[in-house]
Amino acid sequence: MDFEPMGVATDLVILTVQAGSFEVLLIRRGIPPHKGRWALPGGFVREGEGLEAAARRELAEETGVGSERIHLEQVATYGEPGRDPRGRVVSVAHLALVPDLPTPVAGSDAASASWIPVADVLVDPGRLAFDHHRILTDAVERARAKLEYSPLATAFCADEFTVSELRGVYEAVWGVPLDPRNFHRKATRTEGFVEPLGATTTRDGGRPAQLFRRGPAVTLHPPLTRG
Amino acid sequence: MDFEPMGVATDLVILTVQAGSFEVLLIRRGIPPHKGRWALPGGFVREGEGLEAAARRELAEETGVGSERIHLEQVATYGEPGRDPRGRVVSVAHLALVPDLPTPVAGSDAASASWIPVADVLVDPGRLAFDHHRILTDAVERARAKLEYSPLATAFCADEFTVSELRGVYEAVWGVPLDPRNFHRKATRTEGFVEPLGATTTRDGGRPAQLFRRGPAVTLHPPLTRG
DNA sequence: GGAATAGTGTCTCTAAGACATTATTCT
DNA sequence: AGAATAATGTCTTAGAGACACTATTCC
Repeated sequence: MDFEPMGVATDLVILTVQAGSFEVLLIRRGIPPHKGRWALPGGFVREGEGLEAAARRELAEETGVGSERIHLEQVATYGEPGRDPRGRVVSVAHLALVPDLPTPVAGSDAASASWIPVADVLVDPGRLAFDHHRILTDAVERARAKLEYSPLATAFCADEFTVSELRGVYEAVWGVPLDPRNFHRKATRTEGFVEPLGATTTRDGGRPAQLFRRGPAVTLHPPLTRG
Repeated sequence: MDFEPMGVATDLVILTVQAGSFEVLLIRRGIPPHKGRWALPGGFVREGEGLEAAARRELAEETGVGSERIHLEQVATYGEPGRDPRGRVVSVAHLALVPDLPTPVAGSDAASASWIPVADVLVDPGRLAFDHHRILTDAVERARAKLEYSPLATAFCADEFTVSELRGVYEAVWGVPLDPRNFHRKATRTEGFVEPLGATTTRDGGRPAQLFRRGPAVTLHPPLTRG
């Protein structure tokens, strides 16, 4: 066997929705290269460690949350020669969707982490180190597309949520307002999307809202549509 | 920098539709490991070579066709420790969609290549070497899904094609019969999917059929639906 | 004419989108 | 009472699916 040895890393696009804002977790790099610039959290895959395992390890380190219940999926792999000045490094990008975390972000090693509005980062291609702007762009598009035909929006919600909280996720991620009446019909009548719990809450003010949890569906039939 | 060096390879899922049959290009391995078993074509990424460039190189080697006009996209990356007995190898899987090739498959180095019906391979998880059955499953599902919302089915057709040839692609890939009348309406009335050329052909027998070429659309609105 | 394939038209029903109205809480 | 939010209902229209019919070739 005759191959060129390369470094294999994972980078994480960790997304959340907080108070109606669609945000991504970025770190300010504490070491070269690109020291002091914003970047996606990530790191090298270790010996004997699988790709998803590496991503989950990084995710737990960054969010301080046991990542078992967090949605994590692979997005794509970036491996242009020259993308990392340290040498030939191939990075497997992952997308993580987390609910509004009760815990603030734990300070990770030699770097400070912050939630930044996705829209602010997307409009400024020079803001992120490496090819991370491209990775973020691809991951965000994946997330936006998946909200249409999968029940993935619930991954941004707590275990129990109301229809308007769910709608708020769609509005934040897609950046468009949705009709509350039509959305309610879609969400509650699409087979397996959400399941009523019987209980209600008034945490959003006004008339008490029914609480739901995510249903068993893997895909939504028919899908929701973006503006 | 402190990383575990790994081999980075690409594996190719090359799909075509020939005479109504949905087929994948497999090679019989001429060297260990898994010598003599069926596998996806692939190889290591070279120094200074990008991931897509490596995939295009392999594609050209296997199909004997200049791959510029062939649809190629990344599917996912597979990197479980132990997936390759030779050592730690991470493989970036790609999906290629090729028209019914005039050229038969050129014999590649120390291995014989054949077009095999996808359905035959999918039902037999033990048929392929390494984790290639999993890779094939994922790639085929990607292809099937993309036919719904993208004009990708045209990648299986020649430059000029008829509506029934296009329908044949859908039927072969999805494995379901489609109503010719409804399909014709959908294909010709979906903005940017296909463009009429004015010419006709009788190569399929019966009344002459209009010839089309692929249109400029990137996504189909509204999408086609599987059974 | 008969077989084969291409293409158009019609009907029904589902569901999206626009929008009105009623219900239940809090201040 | 008034504000705020939740939930249900109605109307119109686009489009999918089922299916009948006409058109143009080859034999």
